[in-house]
Amino acid sequence: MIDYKDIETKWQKAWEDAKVFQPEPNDKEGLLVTAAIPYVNSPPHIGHLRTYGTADTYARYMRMRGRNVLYPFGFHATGTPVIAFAKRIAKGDKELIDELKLFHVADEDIKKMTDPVFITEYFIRAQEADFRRAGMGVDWRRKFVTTEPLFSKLIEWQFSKLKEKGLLIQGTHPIGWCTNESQPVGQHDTKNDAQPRIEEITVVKFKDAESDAYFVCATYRPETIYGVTNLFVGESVGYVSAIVGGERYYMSLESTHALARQMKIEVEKTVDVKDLLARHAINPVTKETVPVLPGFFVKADVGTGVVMSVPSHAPFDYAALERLRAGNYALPQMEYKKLIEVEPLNGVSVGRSWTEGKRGRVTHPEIPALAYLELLNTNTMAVESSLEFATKLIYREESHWGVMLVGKYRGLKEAEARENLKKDLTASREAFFIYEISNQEPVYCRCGTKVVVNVVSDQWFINYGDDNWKNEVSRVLLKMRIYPDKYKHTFDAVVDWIDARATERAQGLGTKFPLNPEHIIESLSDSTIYMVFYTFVHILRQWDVHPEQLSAEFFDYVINSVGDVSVVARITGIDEIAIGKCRQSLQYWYSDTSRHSAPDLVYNHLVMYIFNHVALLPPPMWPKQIVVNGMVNYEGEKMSKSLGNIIPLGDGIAKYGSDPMRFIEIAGADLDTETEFSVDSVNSILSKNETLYGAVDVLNAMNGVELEHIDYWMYSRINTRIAKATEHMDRLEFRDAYTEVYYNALRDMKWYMDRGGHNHVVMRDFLESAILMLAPIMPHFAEEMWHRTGGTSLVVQEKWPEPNAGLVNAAVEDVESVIEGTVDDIAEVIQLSSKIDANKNKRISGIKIIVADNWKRIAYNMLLDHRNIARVVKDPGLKGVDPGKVAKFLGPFVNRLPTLFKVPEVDSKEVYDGFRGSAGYFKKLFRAEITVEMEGASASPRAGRALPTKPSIEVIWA
RNA sequence: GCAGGGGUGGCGGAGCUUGGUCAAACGUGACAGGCUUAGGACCUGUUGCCUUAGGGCUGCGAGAGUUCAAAUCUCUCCCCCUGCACCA
Repeated sequence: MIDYKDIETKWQKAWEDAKVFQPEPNDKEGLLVTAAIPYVNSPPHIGHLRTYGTADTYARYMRMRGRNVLYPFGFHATGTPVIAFAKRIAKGDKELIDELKLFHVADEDIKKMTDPVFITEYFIRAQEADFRRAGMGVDWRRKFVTTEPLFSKLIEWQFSKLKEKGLLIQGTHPIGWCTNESQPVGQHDTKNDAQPRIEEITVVKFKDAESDAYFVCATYRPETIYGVTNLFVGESVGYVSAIVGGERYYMSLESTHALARQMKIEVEKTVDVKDLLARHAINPVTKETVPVLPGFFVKADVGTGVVMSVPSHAPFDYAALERLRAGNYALPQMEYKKLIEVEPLNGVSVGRSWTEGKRGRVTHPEIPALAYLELLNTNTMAVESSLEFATKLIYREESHWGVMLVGKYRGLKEAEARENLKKDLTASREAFFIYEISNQEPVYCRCGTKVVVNVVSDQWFINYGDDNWKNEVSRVLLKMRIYPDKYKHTFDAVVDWIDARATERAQGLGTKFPLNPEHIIESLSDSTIYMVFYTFVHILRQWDVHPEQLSAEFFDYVINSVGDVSVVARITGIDEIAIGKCRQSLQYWYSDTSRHSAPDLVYNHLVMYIFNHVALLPPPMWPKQIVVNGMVNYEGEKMSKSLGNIIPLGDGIAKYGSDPMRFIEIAGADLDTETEFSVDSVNSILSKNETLYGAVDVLNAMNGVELEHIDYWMYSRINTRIAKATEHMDRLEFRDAYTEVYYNALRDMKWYMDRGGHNHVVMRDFLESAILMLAPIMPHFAEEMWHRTGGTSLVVQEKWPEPNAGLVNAAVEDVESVIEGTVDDIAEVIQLSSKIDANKNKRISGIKIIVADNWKRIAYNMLLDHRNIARVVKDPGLKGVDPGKVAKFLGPFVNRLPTLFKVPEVDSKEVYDGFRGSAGYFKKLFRAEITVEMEGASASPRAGRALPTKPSIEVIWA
């Protein structure tokens, strides 16, 4: 039995003693492998092993391929989570405390976790300990945390540079806001953790025909303004006149509260809704004068409480007018103008995307709003949910496939017309935008207050929308290696869409924002170039450099080679040698880099990583490679606190051993897909490892010296596998690589032994290559095996095996696969023929294997070239073979030609020899005498049935 | 809504870029057998349907198309997942 705990501690110590993972620049080609640093608000669970283990496996692999590899580690603590954590502990949050207990955090430590400093220190310790146990080949001398002063100096430099380059901009920014606490509200600040969604609404100003005031109508579809027949107000809504920007607006009282954070609103006086209903308003685009009517659906707290009515395209508006008519409300003459035509699909235009439910007959295509109600088999008195559904459907179809029939943008797609009109109307000040929380359910802050939108002004952004910057990043992306491949498109798309991003925060841990020291730098923005820090942080510590010494001159010189080292030394007071070392180290390690992370960071961190590197570092140091790995599921389910299925990494290692867990998580699934962690899967690794472990004893008992067919086969397989595995490893296809060198190699080993392979040297070569190739992923086990088979060096410092193409022998492998297939065939033949009455109560006395004549293979492959029997027969390659026999043999294949493939070009003689050589194996397997014959020399009536890859089999019963 | 990614056998999940060797890798589950006092582990076989000699049929979200040939290419539709910013 393998004692994983024992081999883990043993070999981890050996690596540590040999300083295997503490590289410095040398004459080899360097490689810096980094993974996104973990947040320190919890100890690691088994899911964390995926990313860090993938990076570690890659680092170890590349080291064995001869590169000088650095794999450092750091910790992330900036932002609000640690503070929120401390607050929750202070409040005695039971859920959090239970979670900590799951991770075996001691009560006395939990008590101390009201202190953010203690929290970060505690979890840094816990994480480092667990990742060490997991066998991470990390240079721990270089660890740091993003809250330390030394690190802050790098971030200050980063932001001063961004400012210099004009990449920091100020502007307004809508955010969720609690009016009670006067604080921004994010997802974790709301009841039920609802993410406040903010939506932009266009507000169009309709001038009151009788005064200087405006009706301000909120709408999602300003392009329908051409069809406005009237305005709607709510009869039970309280309205006011309010002064906004020197103009007088009619709007609901509620809306003045909701919008108070977005514009300066001075409520003047309340206005009776009856008064409004008596008025008329002027359409700013068509200049038509329209009446103001009561709308049953108008709500005080949505938009402005005033709505423009487009009955031709809005089911609610259409229904409201119909209801007024039904109530004998005096309505003026109105024209229901059709504004948009949906392009039909298969003749269907109204409802082309709607396939469920019972369709009603559409009789009024000229009034789309009505047509959609008809389609849904409903009417104007329908419940609101039906009208809502109709609204959604018409909105979707018209936005998608609608073309404008009227107005300035006639002929354009509706969606484009909408954007153009928004621009036009806001430019002419006939409209403006408001923002609203668009969640279905209202969102409440944890304090109970309804969340509103606040438009923050003078907010600093990093302007990722800058065109020059984007273009440069796009060019860099073209040259980058990205694994898996599909993320290339994703990155392109994200770069295309990413825009200015707010970069300062009012609260949280982190580096003070230089342009507003009251604020801190947002915690994704401060972790975009930290990999730079790994390359020289240990030098800074070694030379006892203080934070205040790290001036801009230092980073300018070290990172961008600006200035003179002696001047920098004088300014900073740092030794010239230390500064030089820092610069040299950075340049060396940044010559090639690989960045690893889970897919959730693709959309933010990884893109920002590229952007910031491009902006701040010289071109040779720009990102080279990004590797994205999937997440980990546990027993078929996503690991989550609510499911209570989170397994602490430490527990997992103690229970299963670090290597089997590494194998399952890293090689258990393709790089980009979720990997399935289950007890069963780990157990299967445990037992396979035992088999390999035991194979060493088998090896020691082997004594064969002469090379036989099966030995050549084994050599061929070993080298084929090395070649394939290497290709896969280079592309980070760990799963495919390890299917080759672990699962399939184990099967080869078994087949080799079953077939009577017993050559000590061959078996030794096999095991050695397998151990070497397992070293990156199961380093402790490989190390143990390495020494068990007599190795004296450390396997982690050994070279990855080179495939020997000269030992790859396709013919030998082909023959062997014919033999393997024949085993199954014989078994089947025995089973089937035993049921024949004539064979009742008889035993097998012999098995005759009849190998097809050589011309059959030649003829068969010719048929696939010539596609025609006549031409095959005439082919000079078949000279001397009876044309009648050839034609008879090929006949059955002709009509199946499209599905046939060539058989390997292996001479029948080789196949024959192969069977002769394996007769002993067959004899042992079937307990019968084995005869091997060539078809041409056989007297058996079954001889003619032999096929190139399938010998004919005759079972003799007696 | 916008953007990205998907829909394959009992399940998970390959394959689809370069259409044919795909009834579909690999894993897992199920069934039968072996080994065992038994269980576990391990080994062997079976696991879409039909077929007592290696054969046939149906099949990869739905529909249509291209092709001698489609899980694989094109189009349309339906459904699912993820992200959308103060949240690391």
